[in-house]
Amino acid sequence: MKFAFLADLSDFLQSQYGVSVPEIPVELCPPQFTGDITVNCFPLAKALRRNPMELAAALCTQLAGHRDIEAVSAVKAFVNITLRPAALMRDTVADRDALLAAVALPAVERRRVLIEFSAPNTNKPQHLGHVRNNTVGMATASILERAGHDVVRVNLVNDRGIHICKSMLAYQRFGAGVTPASSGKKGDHLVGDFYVAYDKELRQQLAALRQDKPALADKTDEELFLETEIGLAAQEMLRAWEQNDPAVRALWETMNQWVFDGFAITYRRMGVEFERTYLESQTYMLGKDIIRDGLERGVFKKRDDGAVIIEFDDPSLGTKVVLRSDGTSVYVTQDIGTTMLKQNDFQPDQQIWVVGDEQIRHFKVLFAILKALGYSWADQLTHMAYGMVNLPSGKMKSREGTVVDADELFDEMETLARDATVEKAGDDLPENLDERARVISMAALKFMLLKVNPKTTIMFDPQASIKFEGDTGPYVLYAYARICSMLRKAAAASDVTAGALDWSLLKEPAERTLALRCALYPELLQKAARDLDSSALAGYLLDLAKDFSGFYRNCPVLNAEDASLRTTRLALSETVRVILADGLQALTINTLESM
RNA sequence: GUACCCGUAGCUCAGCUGGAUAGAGCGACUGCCUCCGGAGCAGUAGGUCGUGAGUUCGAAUCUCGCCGGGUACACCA
Repeated sequence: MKFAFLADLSDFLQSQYGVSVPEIPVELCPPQFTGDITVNCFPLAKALRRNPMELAAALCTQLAGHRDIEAVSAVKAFVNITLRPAALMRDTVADRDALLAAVALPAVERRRVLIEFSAPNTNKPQHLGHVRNNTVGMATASILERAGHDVVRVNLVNDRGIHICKSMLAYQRFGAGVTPASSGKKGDHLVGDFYVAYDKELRQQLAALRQDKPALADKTDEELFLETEIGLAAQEMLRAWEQNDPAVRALWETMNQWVFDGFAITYRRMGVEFERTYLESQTYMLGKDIIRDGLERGVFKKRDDGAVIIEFDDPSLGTKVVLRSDGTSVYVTQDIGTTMLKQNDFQPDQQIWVVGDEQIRHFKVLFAILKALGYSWADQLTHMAYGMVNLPSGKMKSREGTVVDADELFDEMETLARDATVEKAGDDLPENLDERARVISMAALKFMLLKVNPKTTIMFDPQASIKFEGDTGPYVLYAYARICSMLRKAAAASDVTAGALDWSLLKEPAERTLALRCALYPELLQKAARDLDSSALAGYLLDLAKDFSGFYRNCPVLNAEDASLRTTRLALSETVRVILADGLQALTINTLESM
């Protein structure tokens, strides 16, 4: 927040103590104290090497006569300031365009950021975990964009490998030629069914195997995989795929397309879009040449068994194989290759991966390798690690059928939102009922996921989480819709003469709080962008909506006692509306003018 | 075994570059629609911030130990 009196205060400190403090930080004054804003003198005193209490007293005396200040008091080391109404409003909300313009970072701080997220597999539909990834990825990208960065959204689809072959094999055996069209099933769900069918068959074969050969009974499923007929068949199919077997490739193309068609629908419902979608089938062979080059330069070394390795100085990273003894790639080799590819395609200043926190170590290793290879951009690589989504019953496990399917979840929430809308609407149902249900349900779901810190493990209780009251997306949407309703009525009431805008009329505590909250928006959005933390923005929007509700309750707008007050309160409301819209958009949440 | 993350109200979570009497929402209990939209507002009850030390004028916040929960430590992806 930039208040005019702060410049004078800064001059005072300069002349009095000979120390320049370019930015004096101010905070909102806690409600239990009298004042609008507070200067905390503890950090200030440390910088000036003064006694905090004495400094507070000195500032208090200095500010007492300031033209913008109505009252000032020092409590311990805190200077609580009550501003004159006109000054408070002038420095916060009076210039709406300036306030919104302050959201974007200065040009020198803007960067090109490439963000990769979603990364689904083409063997099953997306579940709640993907929904969190997609939501966090989109919101982070959008927040960065709002802060002025040039953002590139990228997806890397895992469309090859043994798990893909499993659903293909099951389809060959049990599919009987079914298609999404013939079954009326969404393509990704249809393919997912065959992945489940494969697993079921594998389990039966594993059980039979253990029965027949008691000597193998103690071995793990993984160890016995190639002992089963269907395990061997899947491996054989992967080999055929790698050798470009026409029949296998054709089936792969067909089934992948079904999945992509299904994903497109899921993504559209969520508003997820990418500038570029990379396919692992086209990138998995990348990275080897970089390893060879690094080997020649001595970054890597060849072990006795022929594997290429890197030995880190950092003992916690130890040694990592980057090329197998048979010369084939490992996971990190591919990631080295795709990182280079993205770097070459877009020349970003920073790359961000939105990937689950169980891969923290993998990315630590990846970044350390790229740094060892000497790339200048290697220390601008960021793993945005987010936590898992657990259910009250425990972890989501696809095998045990405890996953929350994305599409089903959207449907369920949409139904609940429609029911709630119908219930509140009473007799006259809105024409755009479906759209309202879509927007409200998606707002509820996204907001729930975005309001908690991305790195924490979420407990998702389907019963409790699908609420539209309290600290929720719909609560924020409701505040927005109320403002729209007021503005509509104001515009329609042509017989009411518009009063002159006069900010000095806004003296109520609720008005002051609301204006101050609005003024915090730019620094909050920038903080969310800097920390890659959507929850800071979500929390702010809730606070703003709450402050608006308090204002709405205490301060009549359309029914204000005079025309000037009405006009000015409407202007304040409009500012709140614009910030809510801006912030929700930064979270990729749509708004409704009525709900 | 080693490393990282987490432990705050009955539940779900904020607060964490140290700063005033630790905050929301849900749930429970009270009030508030002849007045701009009750998906709302106002209020009550509920916490020795896992635990024990340390650093400090000051610790939920920083450091260390311990307890409890999670994750990762492949020539799997």
